[in-house]
Amino acid sequence: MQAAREQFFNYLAKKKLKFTTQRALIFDVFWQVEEHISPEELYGLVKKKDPSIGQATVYRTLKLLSDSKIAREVDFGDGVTRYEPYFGQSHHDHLICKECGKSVEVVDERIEKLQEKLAAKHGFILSGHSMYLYGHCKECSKK
Amino acid sequence: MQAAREQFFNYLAKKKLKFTTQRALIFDVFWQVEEHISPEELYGLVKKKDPSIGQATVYRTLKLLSDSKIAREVDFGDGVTRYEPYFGQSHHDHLICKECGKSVEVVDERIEKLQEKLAAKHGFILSGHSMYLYGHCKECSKK
DNA sequence: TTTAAAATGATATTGAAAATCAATATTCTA
DNA sequence: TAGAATATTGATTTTCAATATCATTTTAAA
Ligand SMILES: [Mn+2]
Ligand SMILES: [Mn+2]
Ligand SMILES: [Zn+2]
Ligand SMILES: [Zn+2]
Repeated sequence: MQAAREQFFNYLAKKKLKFTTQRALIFDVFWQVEEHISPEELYGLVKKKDPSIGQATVYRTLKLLSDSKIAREVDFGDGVTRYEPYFGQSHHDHLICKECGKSVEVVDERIEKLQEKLAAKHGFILSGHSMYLYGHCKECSKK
Repeated sequence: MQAAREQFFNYLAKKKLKFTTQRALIFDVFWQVEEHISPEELYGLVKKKDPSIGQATVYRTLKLLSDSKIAREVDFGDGVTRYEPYFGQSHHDHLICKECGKSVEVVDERIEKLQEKLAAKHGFILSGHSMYLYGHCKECSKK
């Protein structure tokens, strides 16, 4: 079994939750997707493989994938929560074009370090952060 | 007239929008508030001064305050958009305790600079960013 | 197998935010 | 300052993502 699928399986076992055929299917479809996907979009894809699957199950499973660090929630500020593969990925933030919506994954270790220091300066222990950089991409700037 | 109120007034004039008594009242109440406030919370405060005011007007006016750079939207990730005074304030980001909900306003010029550089490296012209640092505050860490 | 616990899908519900619309208020023009 | 043109209002409905409910089914461990 692939490592990510196994981690999901183990997570469920540890929490005494069940590895159902629905969860397996949703995992598989999610894991093949490249972009950042919304629950509704994933539901659309999953339904093609099994029309009997319920929308609520997709929402519920995405939460589980998130809890088990297989997926990560991202919020591009358009009112829809999206999910992206997280397992095996290194941490990254997002650079988003406000005009065409394109997103680029970025990371700067110096920023990450400074965030830790900044939090420590205020007596906080950092557990995570969200950072979104908004602007205009090269193509959209030309126009 | 105070500078912020004047800027709001001028913004409306420039856009050929009207400076109504409702907008004036909502501005005044908002401007006295210290914390980050949600539309519903502000609606509660405004209604005390004028019970006839409509909820939709509060939502609409907050958007205008945001457009005119009097207010800024903040999203602490709890499903409610909040607003904070922006006019006359220097830019800052937020450090949020996941346990007690306390938020601290922070800024690090080195991070801001690095964000610009990071965007430029990918051909983007940065127009803004949102950064939220999540963790545990000193008090909550003790427990 | 049996059995207790968890999961499912259909459906209803929630809550924030936006849209609608007839009535009203504001601003501009003359 | 009257009146026309336009924007705004509050009540209400609508939207939409996300969650809750619940009777039925499935799962995993004994
Ligand atoms: Mn990503
Ligand atoms: Mn703030
Ligand atoms: Zn673009
Ligand atoms: Zn705290």
